[in-house]
Amino acid sequence: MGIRERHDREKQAVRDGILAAARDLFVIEGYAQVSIRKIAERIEYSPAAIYSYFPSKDDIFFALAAEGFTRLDETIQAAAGDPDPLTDLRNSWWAFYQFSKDQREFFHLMFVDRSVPAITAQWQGFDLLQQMLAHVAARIQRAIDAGRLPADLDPQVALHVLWAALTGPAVLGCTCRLAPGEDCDALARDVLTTTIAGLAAGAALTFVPCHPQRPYSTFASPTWSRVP
Amino acid sequence: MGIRERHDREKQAVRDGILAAARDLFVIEGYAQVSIRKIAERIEYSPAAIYSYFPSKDDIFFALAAEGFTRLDETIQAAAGDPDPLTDLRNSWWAFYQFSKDQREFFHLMFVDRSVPAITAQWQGFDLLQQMLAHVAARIQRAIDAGRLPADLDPQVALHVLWAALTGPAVLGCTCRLAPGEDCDALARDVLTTTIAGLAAGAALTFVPCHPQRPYSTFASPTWSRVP
DNA sequence: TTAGAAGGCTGAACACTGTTCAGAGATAAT
DNA sequence: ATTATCTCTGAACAGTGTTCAGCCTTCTAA
Repeated sequence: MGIRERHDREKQAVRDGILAAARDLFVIEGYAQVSIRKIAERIEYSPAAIYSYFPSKDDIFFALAAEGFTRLDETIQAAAGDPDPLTDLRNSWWAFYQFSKDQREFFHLMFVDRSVPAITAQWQGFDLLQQMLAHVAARIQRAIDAGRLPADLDPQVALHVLWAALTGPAVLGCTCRLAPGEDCDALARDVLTTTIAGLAAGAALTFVPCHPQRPYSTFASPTWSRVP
Repeated sequence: MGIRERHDREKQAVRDGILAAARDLFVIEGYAQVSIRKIAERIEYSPAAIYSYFPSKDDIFFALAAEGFTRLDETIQAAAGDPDPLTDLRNSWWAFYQFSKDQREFFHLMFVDRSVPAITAQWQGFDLLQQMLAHVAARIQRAIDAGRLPADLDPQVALHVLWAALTGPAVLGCTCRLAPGEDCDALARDVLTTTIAGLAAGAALTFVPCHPQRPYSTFASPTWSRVP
């Protein structure tokens, strides 16, 4: 009868407990402060017990990263929806930046950290990431269709440019690379403004993203030193 | 007699040896692979000996970060000099991005890493960083004077926007957040193109940088959700 | 009801990490 | 020759991630 089910439920509960403990330490004290022994102490198990739930410490962080994408998706979903396509775009990316502030450790783990090999290795495999990117690409397409962005702008290219550009101030903020008084929000806002204005200006772009469907290819070497 | 001098020289040589060993491990195997014991083994000293040259491991990385700024400065100096002010600007920031590729570990330590508190704490204190920023600001001013960028553009604001925007693709590249085939160079190029085009378009910017001389202040809350 | 199988959990250990400190050994000054 | 100075070492401490033999509870089968 339901014995197996109860067992599974109990196992799942312990597993969730491990993740919850890790998340608490992680969010409050930061990545570096999360240790197997501290997690074990919180859930009142021995350190070794954790290894029958996760193959390694990295896998715990991998699970947290996956959760991070859910959180980011919710944040962006909540911010999106403005009828004006460009405002909608701004709000979406502003939400992305806000996420880097409000969920600094998650952001760092998802977009910056190099110390969890599995995350970088399987990064493209996070379903929610791909979904989010697809959603934003669709929003960009809407802005193009509405004539607010150039007709010859590839949504995937614009997506990557916006993503990369906004990642900059987010990283500078969460790694404390601005002067004490400098307003990171204002900087992020200006980067967003400038990038959208630049995209609207319609400069020739050379990036060729990996579309899910069509294979990858690059253009020839650039001639970027000649300024338009 | 030069005994004291010889001693000082010998001490300096060992100190340099420590830095050299650390740099080798650091550049080749990455930050995470640098340990006091590995450094000690390379210089054929006991691990404890290192602590009479550097107060802690962090201070070794701090010294390496300072060296990184020298390297970056040389890289940018070598790239700068084009008579056309905008091309000069492009070349400078392209060199910044190239540095993030060619000296990945240095770039990461200088602009991304959070695990060396001293670096983030005293980051603004790196003289070469401030010099470099001042140089680039001067180049931006030249572009403004030449009428290639809006007259009402604050060079310090443009500087920060360019810096932040370019940091994005650099980070995505050096933390492996692009799809395997995607061309990070092309993305960085596009971000650079888009940002300069955006600055040239003359959108209103709100960032107020910490000028070395005048005190810091911020503007009131933004109204960025209204798109220009 | 009892013997056996299965699984979860622990304690101890291993190999690492940064760091400290008493003391050995060499060198320099008196 | 003796003392003082200084550098360097070996050993240790407290921490890390991880592994494994074995215990102990729980469930299954006879």
